[in-house]
Amino acid sequence: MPERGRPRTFDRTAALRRAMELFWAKGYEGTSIADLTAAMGIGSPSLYAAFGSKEALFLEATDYYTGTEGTEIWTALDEAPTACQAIENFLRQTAKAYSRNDRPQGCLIALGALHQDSSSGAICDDLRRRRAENHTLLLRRLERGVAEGELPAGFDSDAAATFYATVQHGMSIQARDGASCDALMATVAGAMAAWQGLAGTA
Amino acid sequence: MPERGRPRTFDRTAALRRAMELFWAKGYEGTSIADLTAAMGIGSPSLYAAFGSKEALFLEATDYYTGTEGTEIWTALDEAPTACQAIENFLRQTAKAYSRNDRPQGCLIALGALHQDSSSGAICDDLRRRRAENHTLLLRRLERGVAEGELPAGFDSDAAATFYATVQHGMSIQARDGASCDALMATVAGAMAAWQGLAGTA
DNA sequence: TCCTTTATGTAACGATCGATACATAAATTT
DNA sequence: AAATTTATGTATCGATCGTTACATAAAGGA
Repeated sequence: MPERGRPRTFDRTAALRRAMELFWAKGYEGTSIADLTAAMGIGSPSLYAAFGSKEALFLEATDYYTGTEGTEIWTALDEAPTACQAIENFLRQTAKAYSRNDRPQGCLIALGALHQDSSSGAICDDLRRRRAENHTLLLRRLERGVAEGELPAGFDSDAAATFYATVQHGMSIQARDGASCDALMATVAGAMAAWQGLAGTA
Repeated sequence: MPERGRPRTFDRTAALRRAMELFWAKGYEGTSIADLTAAMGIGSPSLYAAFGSKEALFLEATDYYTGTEGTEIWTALDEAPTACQAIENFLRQTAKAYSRNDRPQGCLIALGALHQDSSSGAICDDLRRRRAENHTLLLRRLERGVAEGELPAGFDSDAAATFYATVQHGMSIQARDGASCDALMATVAGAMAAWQGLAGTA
């Protein structure tokens, strides 16, 4: 049974991608409905009929971001044979993705809505939850390194995951300041220089 | 010759401090004139007479921030006897300052206006310039370490300064996510674990 | 005392904010 | 063909945005 009623005249996914790019570049509160409708090529009633509200559109856009832009960064975590290589690949992919100049620099999850009081609370909480999930992914990979004997038993996986997640967050701001991929790689090198010390094998 | 005309009935510096706290908590675009006048306890004409515009008020507020909240973080750089201790004290002071719960978490310079397209361009450029100045302070201290023989001649001071500045930026986001001082100290420990590797003395 | 100067309080400016009412268009169902 | 359902375009809603006109108040200078 196909859809009833008049079919929509625009590509919903393409419009969502445009919305994602706008939120990514300008943040949640910096993006207006007028900005969105102009970029998506639709009228505001179509936007509200298809996505519900600005808040719902943002949440769906971050989901789309996670499923498209975010994948290449995080798949490296599970594929690399060692935790050390996993973290390094993770940071290198981050450097490459954050510095691409055919799309906004930095990360939508990190930069989209940082001010709880002014942005919608639900938006801010959702991004916070996603950042916490990313921390958990790093933590799981490090714990796997401990379980496999790569890292010593006393290794503080939580502290290390926090450290590397924080470095990645900082890279978003660095990228927003115009840092090249090479400049971001300098930060990656610094972060990986910490590995020996953290692993306690020096 | 004292001031001519009717004297103002509010403390200009106290009002500026209130404005700084608001911008710090909510960001530039998230803070409205109505928010400001309510917190500063004055009417909008008084605000404009005393500070010129929202943009000028923000610039003055960031200056005030740099001269008050920022000092304790950066004075550690020149006072510590070694570059290594200077960086560590710098990060420890950052951890303590960013996690205080009697004021907004994180750094106004890092979080105040990250979206060039939506925020006023001048605001964004000013914060970027201040972040670049901070990078320069780190760079100078590291170069001093090279000049004094603490660090090897081939030490890449610029890359290391970028790394530590990036870590500090990440700590702003981490602090905004509610990280305690101890949690931030875990990041500091990670960043300092990189020192041996960066200095090439391992 | 009058004049000039600066600050305050009220009230409102045009522009934009997110969101929607309404009539019309285009599809399926009966 | 008539009825139902969904989407689009126009036009606009009340609220808020940053900013300012205007009249009044409070100070020093003449």
